[in-house]
Amino acid sequence: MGIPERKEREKEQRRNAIVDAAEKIFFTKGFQESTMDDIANEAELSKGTLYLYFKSKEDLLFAVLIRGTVILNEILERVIDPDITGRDNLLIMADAFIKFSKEHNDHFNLFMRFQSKDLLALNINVDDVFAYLRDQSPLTILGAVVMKGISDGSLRNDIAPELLAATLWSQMLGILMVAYNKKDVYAAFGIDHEALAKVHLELVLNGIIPTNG
Amino acid sequence: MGIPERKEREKEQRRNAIVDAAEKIFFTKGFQESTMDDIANEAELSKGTLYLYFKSKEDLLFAVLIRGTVILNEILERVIDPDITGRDNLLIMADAFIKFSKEHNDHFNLFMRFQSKDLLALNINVDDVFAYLRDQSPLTILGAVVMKGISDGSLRNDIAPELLAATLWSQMLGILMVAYNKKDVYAAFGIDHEALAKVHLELVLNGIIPTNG
Amino acid sequence: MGIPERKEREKEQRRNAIVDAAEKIFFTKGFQESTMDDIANEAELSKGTLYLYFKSKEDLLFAVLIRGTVILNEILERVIDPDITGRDNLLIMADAFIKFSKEHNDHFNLFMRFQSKDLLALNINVDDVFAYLRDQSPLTILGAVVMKGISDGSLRNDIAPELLAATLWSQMLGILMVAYNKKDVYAAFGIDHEALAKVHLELVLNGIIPTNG
Amino acid sequence: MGIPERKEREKEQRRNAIVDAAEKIFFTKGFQESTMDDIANEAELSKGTLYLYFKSKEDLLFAVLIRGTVILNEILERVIDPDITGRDNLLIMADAFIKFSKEHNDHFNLFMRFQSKDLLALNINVDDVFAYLRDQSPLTILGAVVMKGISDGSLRNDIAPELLAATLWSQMLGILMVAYNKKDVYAAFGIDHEALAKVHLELVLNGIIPTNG
DNA sequence: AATGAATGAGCGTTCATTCAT
DNA sequence: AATGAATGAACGCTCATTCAT
Repeated sequence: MGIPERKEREKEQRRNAIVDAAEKIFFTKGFQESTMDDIANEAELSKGTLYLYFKSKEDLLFAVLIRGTVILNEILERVIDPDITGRDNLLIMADAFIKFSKEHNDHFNLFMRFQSKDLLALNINVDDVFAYLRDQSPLTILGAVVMKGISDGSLRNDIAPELLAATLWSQMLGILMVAYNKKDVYAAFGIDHEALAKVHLELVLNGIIPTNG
Repeated sequence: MGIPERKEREKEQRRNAIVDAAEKIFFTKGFQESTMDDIANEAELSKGTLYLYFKSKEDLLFAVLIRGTVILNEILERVIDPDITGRDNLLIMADAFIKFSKEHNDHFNLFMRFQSKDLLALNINVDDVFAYLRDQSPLTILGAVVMKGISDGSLRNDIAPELLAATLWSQMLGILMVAYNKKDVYAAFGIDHEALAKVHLELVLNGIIPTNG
Repeated sequence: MGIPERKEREKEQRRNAIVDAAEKIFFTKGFQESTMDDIANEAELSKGTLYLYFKSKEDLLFAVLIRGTVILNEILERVIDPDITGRDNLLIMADAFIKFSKEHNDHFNLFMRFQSKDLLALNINVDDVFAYLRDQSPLTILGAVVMKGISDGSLRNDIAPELLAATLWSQMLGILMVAYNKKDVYAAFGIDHEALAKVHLELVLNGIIPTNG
Repeated sequence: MGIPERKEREKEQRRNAIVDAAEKIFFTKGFQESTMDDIANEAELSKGTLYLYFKSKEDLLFAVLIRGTVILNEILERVIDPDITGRDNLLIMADAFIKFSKEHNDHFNLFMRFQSKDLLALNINVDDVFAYLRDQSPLTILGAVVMKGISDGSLRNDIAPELLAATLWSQMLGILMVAYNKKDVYAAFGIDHEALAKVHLELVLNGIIPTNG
């Protein structure tokens, strides 16, 4: 006994090695331009072997996507701090997310562009996709912090917490996505993504209406 | 006399017919999956003729993109109202934009997904792309309204108007993009894009911090 | 009266202008790589007009070929000298031909490569081709000089003059063709086309067998 | 054991089968007019498989060219005879070459028309081309015989052997090439390639100048 | 005579996927 | 499990030629 375990472990390692290779190739050349040959070469395996571990090229992309999501979730969870208000924690999480968008820009972009409908259209196991959508969303993590913020009085309590979390998440995701996608347009107006994110947070904190006094 | 004009008009009509066909095919099958044969069939023209009017498949996509941008700009300009505050006008523009995102969802999606760097990588005349980026951005329209809002005291004046406009624009663009892209995820949480947009505007108006009394 | 003549002249001029353009394009880009658009542009005419003067792209090439042949024939005729022996005249014609192969290298190459069977396979009027083969061959000119050389005793008289002319002509044509075609191979052996031609003439003059005394 | 060898052998056979098919198609329709589909059909393989063995259509042509060169070299080497004079051996080689030009006329023609510059322009591995030009030239074989003829006194010794060999080779190559290329022209003069070659050799042996007595 | 818009057949190459070994 | 040979469908673009005006 122990042999099946070792086999299992080796299998997992090989799978990881393949995702490593795929990630490298996808991020270097782009998904469309990457070929299974590229990935097989990078992984130093035969092309056929890739198909022992993944049912399609898209499935490989999906594995890379999940990897990025895991990284992001870990980052967000790491900055959860029970000793501060929910609102302050949200701001810290926003910073962490911005950092993620810079330091793992390839994963961030992949994450951004992936429409859920794309996933379903792809040549992937549908159950896997739904499990992913359900369980892996950073929304879950965010929701808990929002709920705490409402409890501790640092956030408005007139908006349903799930909706509030979803809104904040979408805003942040969206503003960064736009900032990156339209980089050249904004550059023409002298604006970068950091400035956008900063103003965005300020607006969300204090609103757009002038305060008296 | 008049013959050259008629020729010119017919040429323009044909060009439009081709863009019609391309739009239909692209929006139905997606760009990658659309073939020039598909478009030629749809347009009831020979494939070669497409290349008399557009230099590449990408150039056709670009034509569709511009069409969508023109529609959006017209919509935004139509709701500019000198008799209300800048802030109120922005809210109306937001509604108009949300409506655009629903009624012209395909154009909206195309608009969203188009990274400016994609444009430059494509097989299109570079000058056309730059002209587009420079002149066609809805940001320009938005900027004017923001400026008015600052003047009339309906908007905060402690943020540079261009930056404020860009932030508002990105937020709206981003939140809708996320709402559509991640539709299925949000559906799992019982949230739709209208709710997101509404809460978003509320946050931007009044901020996330509880108000006393 | 006079008007039809002028028309005729203008037509001829236009035809020439087209051949000018075709020649330039063919010699610059090669036949296969040249397009009728290229030629029409160069000629500053519409593509359709080319087809008023030539029935096909190959027909245009044929016109260029004839032009080159005319040039060559003129050159050969110019060096015919009644005051020297036929043999000496042949040597002078050989020099003139070598010069032609250098100074009109494009025409020379075209001339070389054109297999008569190609001509017949092409999209050209068959009668034109046969007329060309019959009347335009430099062989005719050469034949006269050979005949004279036999008469004046400067050439062997034991070989039929037509056959002797054809042999000399083929040798010269062939050796230059090979010299140009296999230029790189010969370069590797340190040999150029001038040396080849010189040795060739020496062999033909005096034979390859050592002479005694 | 033995399995890798068998695999290797099968691979070689398949490669040969592809060249067989390509040869047949190229020689029937001509290179330009042949399509990879034609060849794949003829070989009863999928088009994709061709590209497993050859990187391009041109590469296939190159393989056919090499095949022809190998045939020719074998023929020439087979008639090398140490017991006769170099001059006599050259005459025998000339006959062998003429025979080759008839019996392997397609290979002969391919060989003729292939300009070395064409080879380099093509989509082929440059090193392969150079190796071919360097090692496969029949010139090498010819050179040895010429050298022997000079030694044994059957050939003139006042011309450098390499240059003499190259000249003889070019003459023969050229005269046959012209004979075939201009077949129809010569036919109009009642001359065929055998007669040309015969007179050619006579001239080269004894020169064109009348001998006294 | 001249135009130029329209045609449509044609093609080399790629590459995700399969499957016999 | 791993291989790698084989597949074959797919596709953007070209261009010689035609023909209505």
